[in-house]
Amino acid sequence: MVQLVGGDESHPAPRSADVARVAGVSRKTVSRVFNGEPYVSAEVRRRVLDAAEQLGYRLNNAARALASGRTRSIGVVTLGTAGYGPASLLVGVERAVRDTGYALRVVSTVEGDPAGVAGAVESLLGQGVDGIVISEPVDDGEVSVRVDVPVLFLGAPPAFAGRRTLTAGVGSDLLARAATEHLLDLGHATVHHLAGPRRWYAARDRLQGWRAVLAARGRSAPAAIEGDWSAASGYAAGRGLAYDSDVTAVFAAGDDMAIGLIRALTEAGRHVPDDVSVVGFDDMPVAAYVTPPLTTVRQPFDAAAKEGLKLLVHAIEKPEVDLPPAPDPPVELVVRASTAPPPSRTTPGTWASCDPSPRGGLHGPSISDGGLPAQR
Amino acid sequence: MVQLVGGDESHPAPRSADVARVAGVSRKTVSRVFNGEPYVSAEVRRRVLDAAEQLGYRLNNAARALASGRTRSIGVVTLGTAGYGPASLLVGVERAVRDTGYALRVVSTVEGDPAGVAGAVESLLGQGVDGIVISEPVDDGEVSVRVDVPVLFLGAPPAFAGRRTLTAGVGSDLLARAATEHLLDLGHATVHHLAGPRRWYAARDRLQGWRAVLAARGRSAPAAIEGDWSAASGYAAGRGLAYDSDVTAVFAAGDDMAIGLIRALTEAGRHVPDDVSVVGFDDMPVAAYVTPPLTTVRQPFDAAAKEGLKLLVHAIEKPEVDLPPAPDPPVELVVRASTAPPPSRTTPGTWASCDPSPRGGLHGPSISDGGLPAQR
DNA sequence: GTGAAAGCGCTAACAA
DNA sequence: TTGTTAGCGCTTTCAC
Repeated sequence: MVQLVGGDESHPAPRSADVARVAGVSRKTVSRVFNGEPYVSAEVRRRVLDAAEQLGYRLNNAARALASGRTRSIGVVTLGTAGYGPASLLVGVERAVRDTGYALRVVSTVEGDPAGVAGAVESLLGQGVDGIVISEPVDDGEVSVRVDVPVLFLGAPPAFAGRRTLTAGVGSDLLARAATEHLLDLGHATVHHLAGPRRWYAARDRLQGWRAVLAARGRSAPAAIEGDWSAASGYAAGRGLAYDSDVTAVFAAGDDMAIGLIRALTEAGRHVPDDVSVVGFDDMPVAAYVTPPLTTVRQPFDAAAKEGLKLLVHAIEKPEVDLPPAPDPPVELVVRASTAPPPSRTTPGTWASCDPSPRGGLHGPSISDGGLPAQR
Repeated sequence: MVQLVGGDESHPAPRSADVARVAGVSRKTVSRVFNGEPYVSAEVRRRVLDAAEQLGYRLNNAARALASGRTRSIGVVTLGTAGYGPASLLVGVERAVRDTGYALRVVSTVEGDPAGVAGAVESLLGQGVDGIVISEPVDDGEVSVRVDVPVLFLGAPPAFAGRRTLTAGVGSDLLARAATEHLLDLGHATVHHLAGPRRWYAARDRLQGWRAVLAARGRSAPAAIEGDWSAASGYAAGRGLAYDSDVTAVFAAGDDMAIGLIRALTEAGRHVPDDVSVVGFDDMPVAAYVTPPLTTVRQPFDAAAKEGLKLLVHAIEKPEVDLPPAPDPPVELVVRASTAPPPSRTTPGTWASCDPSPRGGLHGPSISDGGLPAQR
């Protein structure tokens, strides 16, 4: 295991002056070495590095920030929930930030937090950051914050982009279109939508993508149902949907909701996918292993975080040069076994019967559902 | 939405001297007000606050840290995966840290990272933190880091506790015992274990708890199978276990693995829970909605984070006074529908047959699995 | 290539 | 209850 050796209480931590003395150079030269500045001879550089190593020297970040005016850290405002989406984005951001050489400060907001995003941003500003990432922004109503660093909205429509305001999306709109089109292509007359909370821009985006496809194909758009991303809310929605035999296809804005939805449908005797097809959103790791394996669109969290951070760091370091917005990452629809063509009109399957014949393999599941006796 | 008003580029950010001038007091008094120190008259305090408000003053954290030697931030080393466990712990830590008034710095390690935990700790130390939280520590082999701040291990055995090293667990050992006992109480002859990677202390803890119960009851302990927390690894393990008809009960060290395991068993025609009972670990949100709803032990992430942070902050602020270790949080076993008594010896159910009779309701599921035609 | 001097904005210790 | 004086450890600017 990692041994944590307590620092020698006796001696204070070495400073750059100590290193300079040992190496026989000036403090400025030590500074040059540690900042990778040019104009230091290889010989001197080595001496400095050796001295630092020997002394166990570590640059004092506070002093550096104070003197240079740059904190070399980026702050992220995230949702204080362990939901798969926000958590994955946070992980992506962490990795991306680390690659840029910046440190990461995190503040989370809880749903219904009075201070909200504005409070979180203030807090970050107080801590000292060179840039801010707002992950999965939520509409908090009108609040205004004075900010003097660039801000990246991750998972918000590009409409947010402004002077020092950047966006990088996961392309929710496009992904939602792909999901809806998949269902329509399978032959469903229309697609119902189980949306996320309307306060979330991500939820609005998906809703809009779904609606756009329906409109483009001249299909009627049923009223969307609003969930809260949780499996429980999907379950609740499913109980309502199950008794409407017009419902043959549902696009859920999140995998958790999709799983809850499927459970409710199944309990009500509506078989997925034979009676109702369900598409999820996220492609969380369990999606391939639930019953039936879930057809879903994968969210490119890492790509979005990486692209977004590239933009942000650029805005921090070269504010004068504008960079084009990040390109939308490729759409990945993962077709598994929760979607199928609609039941034929002539045999409206309402209640389950026991029929061990395997079901038709029109769809191409990534994971076969093996020797399971099928129900219809 | 949150309006981000750009700072007036013209004027530099106000400093405490500006506030002091406007309020007609000294800089030290401003400092006093912002640090909540006593000995400031209400009248003066108000003047200072007003002046600060008017000027849009914000304390400069770097200067403060430099002058005081305290950064007022805590660093956390977390796993760079969006797994439900680590993510939940991180969220818990964030909340707990925020409640203490400290800021949070985050560094993640990826499995197989050469620098590993030691590198992450170094990085945090370089950034400047008053304390460190190591979430879900993994055995990295022998590495040693010089640390001069207290360190909290979250999710590690108390054996780690040392001079300035604290631990707060989620009581994995106890939880694992509860899971195993539940299965034994149901009448199973023994319980198989699908463990997490042996490098994880959390995995070892659970393994040990499982083994201890088996030993205490004089049952034979089958060899544990090692997974990697993923549903995929659970699935792989399940394919192996499915054809061993002695296996009637499995305790999986994580819900994801349990779900993968159940899928493999089901595909192989082994019904859960009639043929095989499965207990998971974590109680992730979807656990109640998969098929069958998963019996699992809930991990008290938030409680552990909160307790742990209390300890850590205490160690930072009052290093001289020792605090007793955090009490183990209560064990919560959530019994749903994935566990049942073992199949009776006389009718060894090996292959699925179609039998729509409902299965016995011995167990008390939180969520009934409704009108589903049962398979055995 | 290298070094000297002058702060960065705040708090600590002491004085008043 | 309030103010004064020194730094905290680094980077900057400019000189050599």
